[in-house]
Amino acid sequence: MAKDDALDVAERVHKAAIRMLRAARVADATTGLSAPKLSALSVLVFGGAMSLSALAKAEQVTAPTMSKLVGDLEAEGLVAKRADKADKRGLRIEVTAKGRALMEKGRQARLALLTARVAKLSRAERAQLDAAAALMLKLAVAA
Amino acid sequence: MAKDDALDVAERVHKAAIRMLRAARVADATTGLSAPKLSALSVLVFGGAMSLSALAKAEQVTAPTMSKLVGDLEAEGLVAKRADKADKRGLRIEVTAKGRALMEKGRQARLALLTARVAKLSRAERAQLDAAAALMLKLAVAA
DNA sequence: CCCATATAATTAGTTTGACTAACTAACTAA
DNA sequence: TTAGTTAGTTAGTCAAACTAATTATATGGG
Repeated sequence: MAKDDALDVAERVHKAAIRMLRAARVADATTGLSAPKLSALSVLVFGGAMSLSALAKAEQVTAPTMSKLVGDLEAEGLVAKRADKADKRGLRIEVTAKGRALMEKGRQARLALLTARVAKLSRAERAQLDAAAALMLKLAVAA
Repeated sequence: MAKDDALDVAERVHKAAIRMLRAARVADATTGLSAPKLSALSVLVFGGAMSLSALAKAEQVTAPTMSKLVGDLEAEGLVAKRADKADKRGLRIEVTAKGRALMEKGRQARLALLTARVAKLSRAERAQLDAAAALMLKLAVAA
């Protein structure tokens, strides 16, 4: 068993997460949507309607990039823009039913791939993974 | 505690890994390199010298895309192309010392961010994360 | 009150990274 | 030897990232 100090654990978790997600990514093709569009939709589905700037920040891109991306998604009928009642400069970007369904389809494809592999693990291993998921969520949040 | 069947575990691990890596990604800016370039360098550092087609496959892009990317990296002095002795059509793409150093710098920045957070966990939690890392690597490989 | 400054989103223009199609060179096997 | 395959590059296009600048609205201090 390798060392268990913070740096070593960080390294191994980092690498393993990258590899796992890279493997899962191949399923995204089933939606016909690009990765940035799929990711933005996902943020909207799980985070709820939000302003353009909030969405841009969540996706770590600039406002103009997100403005264009949201414009494209709107043209495809996957999101809708609503005026912010409290601030006339602002928008509320929300997912449409169609957008939600498409995002869900991609998500299912990814998860089907992972689930098939998780299913081959023992019950104890699944519990271990599950516990680690909660820890990774903690790592995702700044102290 | 939530259910522990394969689908639920896959969902939670999937989401947690995405969140964690997204948080770590902000450190990449320290290198001045784009994400695709950094990722390709990383593959070369850890996987060793390889052909263009092997690198393209590892990065899930087409050969022309990788050809251009490697050309740019070469122009920046981060990788070197060597002729494959056994097959005159082929290349061996290897990282230069400069490329290795730059990639290592970005990696350190990411890991410093994660390590600081991992260090706040208990010894038992770190062990749990570490065990899960091994499992995630297994999930990354097709059955 | 109103002006200065800040914030939300967009537009314009550029660069990077993705693709397909088409090409050359070299290897392989009938 | 020649037909087919594989490795890599070139050309051309499109999507997605950036910065700079614009418009509209908010907001705080004199």
